[in-house]
Amino acid sequence: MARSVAEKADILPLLAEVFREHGYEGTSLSLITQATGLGKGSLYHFFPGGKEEMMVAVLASIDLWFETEIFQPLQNAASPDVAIDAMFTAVRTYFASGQRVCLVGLLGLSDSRDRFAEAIRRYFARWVEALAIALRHREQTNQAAREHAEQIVAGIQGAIVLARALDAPDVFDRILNEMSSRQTAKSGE
Amino acid sequence: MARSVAEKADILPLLAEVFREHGYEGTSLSLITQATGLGKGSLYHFFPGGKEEMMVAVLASIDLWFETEIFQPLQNAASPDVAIDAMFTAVRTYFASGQRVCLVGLLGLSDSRDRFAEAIRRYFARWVEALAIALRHREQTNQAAREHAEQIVAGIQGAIVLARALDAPDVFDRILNEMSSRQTAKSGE
DNA sequence: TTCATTGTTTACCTATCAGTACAGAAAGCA
DNA sequence: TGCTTTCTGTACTGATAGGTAAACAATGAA
Repeated sequence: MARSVAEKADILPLLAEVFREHGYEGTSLSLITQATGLGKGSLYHFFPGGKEEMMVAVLASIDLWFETEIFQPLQNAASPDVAIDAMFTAVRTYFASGQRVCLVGLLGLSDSRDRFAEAIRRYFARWVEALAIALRHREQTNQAAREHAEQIVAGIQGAIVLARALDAPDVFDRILNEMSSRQTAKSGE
Repeated sequence: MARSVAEKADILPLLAEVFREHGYEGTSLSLITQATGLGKGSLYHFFPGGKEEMMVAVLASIDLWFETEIFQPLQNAASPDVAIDAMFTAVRTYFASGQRVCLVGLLGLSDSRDRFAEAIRRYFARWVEALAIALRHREQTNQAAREHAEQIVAGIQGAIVLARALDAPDVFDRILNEMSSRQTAKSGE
C-alpha cells in the first residue's frame, strides 16, 4: 500500500496546525487523520496515549522551538536590544500577524486547561523570564524589568486575540510595532 | 412538578457562565441542564435553535452589558479620564482579575469563530471605538487615539490570557494598573 | 371551571466521538 | 530467501453528542 514511512517528526507540525485551528476539544480524530493522512492505526501506533499524548508532543515541540529561537537568544544575546527586535520579528512571522493562533494561550483559556496546566504555565513563565533578563539593562530594577516583560507578552497575546476578532492583521502589526518602538525609544533616556 | 417558572432572563447568566468555562464546543447540553436545572425540553422551548441560539442570546446579553456599563460611559462622559478609570475598575471586577475568561475573546480564537464572527467583530470594534473617543483629548490625532485604544483593549485581553496561564491574578492587576497609570501620567504633559 | 397557552418530562433518534483489536502489508536485516 | 519489527487499514466498541416527538402538567384568562 501507500506506506508513507511516516515518522513522528514529520507529522508533528501537521498535528500542531490542526490543534491550533480547532483547539483540543474541537480536534477530532477524523480531523487528525484527514490532516495527516494517517489512519487511526498509525496514529495510535505513534501515540498510544491517544489525543492527549499527541497534544503533549505538540506542546513539547512548541516549547523546543521557542526555547531555541526566542528564549535562549533573549537570555544570552550580547546585545539585548537586537535580541528583543529579533523576538518581535520572529513572533510576527510565527503568528502570521495574528492570523495564526497561539495554541498555548488558547489552551489556557479553554476547557482542557487543567489537563496541560503545567506545560502552559511553564511556556509563559519562561517567556516572561527570558524577556525580563533582556530588559534588565533598560530598567531601574529587576522587578521593573519583569513587569515590563509581562506587559509585552500580554500585549502580544492580546494582539492575537484582537487581530483575530477584528479579522485585521494590521492591528496585530501596529500593536507590535508600538511595543517595539516604545522599547527602543527608551535607549535615548 | 417542580415547575420553576423559568424565564429566559433568569437562565441567561447561568448559560453565559457555562459557555465561559467550557467554550462553545466544550459546552454539552448535559452540562447546560446541569448548570441551569432545566431539562432539554425546557431548553429547546426557550431556544428552539438549540446551542447556537443559546450562544447568540448570551452574546447579545454581554453586548448589552458592555454597551451600557462601558461603551456609552466612555463616549458620553463629561470627564473622559474618570470614565477610563471607571472602565478599568469595571473590567477588573468583571473578569475577576483574569480568573474569569472573556467569552468573546475566547470565541474569536476557537473553532466556532466563523459561526459568531459578526458578533465578535462588533464587540471589539465597539470597545476600541468608544475608548478611542474617550482618549481623543489626550492624543494628537484621532488616529493616535485609535491606536492607543487598540493597545489597551489588546492589553486587557492579553492580561487575561497571561493571568490564566500563570494562574496568577496579580499579573492581571499589575498589567491593568500599569496601563491605567500610563494613561493618567500623560495628563501632566 | 373550562380551555388554550406555556412550560416540562421522558424516551428516543442518528451521528460522531475516542479508543481497541487484530489481521496483514512493508521494511530492514540475516 | 526467510523472519522479525515496524507500520497501516478495517471493523468494531460503548459512550455521548445535539436534536426531536409527543404526552402531560401548571398557569392564567374567559
